[in-house]
Amino acid sequence: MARPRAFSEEHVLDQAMETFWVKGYEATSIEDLTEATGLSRSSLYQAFDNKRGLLDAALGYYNTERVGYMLSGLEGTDAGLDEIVGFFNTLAAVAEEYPERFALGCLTTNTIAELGKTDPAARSTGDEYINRYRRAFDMALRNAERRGEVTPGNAEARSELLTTLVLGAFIRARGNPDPKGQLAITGAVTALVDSWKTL
Amino acid sequence: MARPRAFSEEHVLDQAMETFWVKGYEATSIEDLTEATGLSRSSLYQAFDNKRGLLDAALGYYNTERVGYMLSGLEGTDAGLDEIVGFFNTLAAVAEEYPERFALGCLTTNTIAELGKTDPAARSTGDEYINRYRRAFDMALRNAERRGEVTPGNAEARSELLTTLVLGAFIRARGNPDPKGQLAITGAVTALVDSWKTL
DNA sequence: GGTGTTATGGACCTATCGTTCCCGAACGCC
DNA sequence: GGCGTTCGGGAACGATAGGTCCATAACACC
Repeated sequence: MARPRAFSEEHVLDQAMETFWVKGYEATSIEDLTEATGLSRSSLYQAFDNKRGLLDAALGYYNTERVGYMLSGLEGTDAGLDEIVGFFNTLAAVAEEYPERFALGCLTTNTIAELGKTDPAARSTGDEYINRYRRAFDMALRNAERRGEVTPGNAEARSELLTTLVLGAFIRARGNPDPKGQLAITGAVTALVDSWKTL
Repeated sequence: MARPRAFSEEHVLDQAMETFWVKGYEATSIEDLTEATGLSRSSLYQAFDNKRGLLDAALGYYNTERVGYMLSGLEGTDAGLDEIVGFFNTLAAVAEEYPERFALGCLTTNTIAELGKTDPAARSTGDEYINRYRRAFDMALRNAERRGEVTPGNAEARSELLTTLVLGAFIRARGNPDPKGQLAITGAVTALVDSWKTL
């Protein structure tokens, strides 16, 4: 029994996400956000408390929409080596076909770098993000072990390595998509995963 | 024939570097910098033009002093597999012994993440930094090839992979040094480099 | 249609931002 | 010791930052 919101929360989160993604947190002003979302300051503050709250919401949206999409294959319960290689192939394909988007890097990775040292909550979000990759790679590697596709016993170290590679790739992409570089990384990962295979 | 500077430029750069390293560029105010360096605003502006100029100088100092130190082994003209593994061992050792320092990550990596998309000059600095790793790894791998320690022909892809790992490790360290994680990465790299060795 | 509740727009607040300026102090040089 | 030049401290600048407030509008419910 009240006046309903005139805006789509999804649209607002999408635009706020995009703004933070391009400029970073500190460099983004409230005015940037009102312009991007079309909302007034009061609506923004009513809905998200403050700038930091909007970042949190945007990060949540990013993790659900964007990361969920990128990881849809790798996070399948039956994922294996193909899905691992497939993920890096997707990365290379994005670098090739959407360089402008790829040049944004990863919003969560950027946020870890910018706020990870001074903002514990941001760091926690980052940890969850990193664990998500670690878990997905680990699960896929254990599936591959179980199926005898891979020499067993190294899943943990290998998933650490793959996770670290993903983060590094996002840093390399930031502001300089360099499709050839990403292709080289993907090639190296493919060779790496091949070297894990049982003969 | 003029009044000489009363401050040590090295000291100023060291303190400015530290401040940018902890807080990031945008979150660092001029007051933070005057407090950290002990200089007044006017001295700071006279010496470095503006905040951005001071960042550039601090990045240069960082690359000379810090990165130079970390890479002193790997950049030796005769470096090989040992120096590659040694570099990652050093990383793990720092994580273990100086977690607070390791938790800062890497100033240049942080700057790429924060400014890489919006500040072309910062991105160039980042590119040079990344190329420095790539070149060092590549040189070491080619030395190893030449000595027959390693199966030849993959130096480029392998140095891309190692470089990307370093950047990823710095992101993982930021705000959360996690020595065990860094040890796992180092272990995985050791196994990886072993797998490159000729039988 | 009145009532209670929330949404919205925009003016407004204070604090702080990066930067400039001025003036006295401190030195090298003749 | 006076001159030329740079340094350095601090006040001051306009701009903009994040955030608040209030009056009005728009709905749901009875």
